[in-house]
Amino acid sequence: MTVRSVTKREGTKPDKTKVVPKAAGKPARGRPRGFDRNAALQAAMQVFWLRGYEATSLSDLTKAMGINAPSLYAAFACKEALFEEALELYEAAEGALPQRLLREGRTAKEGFAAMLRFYAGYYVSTDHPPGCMVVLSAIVGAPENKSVRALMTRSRRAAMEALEQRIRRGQTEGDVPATADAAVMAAFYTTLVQGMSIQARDGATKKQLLAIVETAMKAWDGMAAAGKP
Amino acid sequence: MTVRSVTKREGTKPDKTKVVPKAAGKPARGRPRGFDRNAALQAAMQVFWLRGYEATSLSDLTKAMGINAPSLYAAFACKEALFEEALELYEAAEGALPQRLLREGRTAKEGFAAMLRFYAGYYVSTDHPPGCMVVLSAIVGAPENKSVRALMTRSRRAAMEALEQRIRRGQTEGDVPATADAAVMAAFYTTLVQGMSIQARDGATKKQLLAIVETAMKAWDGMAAAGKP
DNA sequence: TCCTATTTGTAGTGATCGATACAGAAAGAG
DNA sequence: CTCTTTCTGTATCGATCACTACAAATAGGA
Repeated sequence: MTVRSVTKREGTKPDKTKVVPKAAGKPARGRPRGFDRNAALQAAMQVFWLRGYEATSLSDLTKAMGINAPSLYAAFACKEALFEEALELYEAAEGALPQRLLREGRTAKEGFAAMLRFYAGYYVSTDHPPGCMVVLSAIVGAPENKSVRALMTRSRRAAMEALEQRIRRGQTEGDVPATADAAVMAAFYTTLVQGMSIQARDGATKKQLLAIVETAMKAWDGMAAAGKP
Repeated sequence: MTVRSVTKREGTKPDKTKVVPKAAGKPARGRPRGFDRNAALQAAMQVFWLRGYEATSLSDLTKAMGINAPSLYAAFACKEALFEEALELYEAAEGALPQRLLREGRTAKEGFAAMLRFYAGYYVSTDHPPGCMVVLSAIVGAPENKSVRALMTRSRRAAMEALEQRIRRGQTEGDVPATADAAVMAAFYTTLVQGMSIQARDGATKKQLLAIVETAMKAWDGMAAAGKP
């Protein structure tokens, strides 16, 4: 029984939540795939980044990826699973550098400054859509896509958690006062960075974003010294 | 010639960009409207606020407004014009109090603090969707709705401009140093407030948002003293 | 009363949505 | 070679999209 009486748009998704990863060594069995899966995923990521999840249609995706719908579904299961993979690619590829800057700063403060200054340029770069995909591509939307928004919320929370951990590291290493409230500091800078994505979409320049960043960094010492309530 | 060969979804909008406002005194000519236009607009605003422009369908709207599609089109011309009116209602109704707090603060700093503290509670209030409609409801989307996003960008820019003007007023009134960079300060607090809408959607509490606000306000004096480059 | 003007609910319009059925093509396994 | 497996393009699927044609309903003006 494969009858589907429910609607397609609000109903159950295809039962494959993820496509089986290829065992890279073996050349597989049937007809080989006629396109580069990674390149197609990269193209999909760019479209999702630019338009957001819901406003990106399957025909937008197939056009950008250079394939037809059946190939997309064979390789990525469904639109939501494709978005999920695109998000993972984004985090791995686009998140690597800012994460490294944060980690490798001599102090927590220097790590934050380097990361924030990077974002100021990165968010307005013309090499890709403005702002951060994680912040912009699924903030609001239809109830049936709640799971996609929850995915993004989790990603944003993880990013904030990473900031908090960097501050805590600074506390153990002695460059941040032990009395500083790491959670509040992380929330403050996270909120600012997320706002910078909106600013980037509104046409802010690198110079303007940098001025915001420098302003926020000037608040560091006072914040760090303030301590918990 | 009224032929429409182009598609409906990407093509020309109905030619009425705005519906003629009723002369309130005269009881009009034909059959009277059977619903409260203001109440319907209020309901539409809530749905747009919650889901965003594109993810809100006409059937979502008619259901929330308690009317049928032809009544909606007779009263509001089209989806985009309805959104435009909903935005105006939002700015007038929801923006009045924070604007007043900003304006009536004894100093610019006090005005900012009162406004930001208000937002901390307002953005997580359960009386309405979390966060700010202007920030959230049309950030990304399809190319054919570019004009809607431009509308929101204009509104956000106007809000930032209002912050900048309040700082300049503080400079003329003497409570903000003349050397302070009003544009950068306005951009900084605007960016933070916009980020707070994301935080509110991610489930932040009033307490957490307040901590972010107090952190940002602690940076005021240093910022105001810093001056332009 | 009849005419005109406007709103109402019903029932659609063509287009696009996400997702698939199907048959032919292209590979390895036997 | 044949059999099996997988991918390919074509051509859809039913549902929903924003929007509207149409006639009944309801008001004022004559």
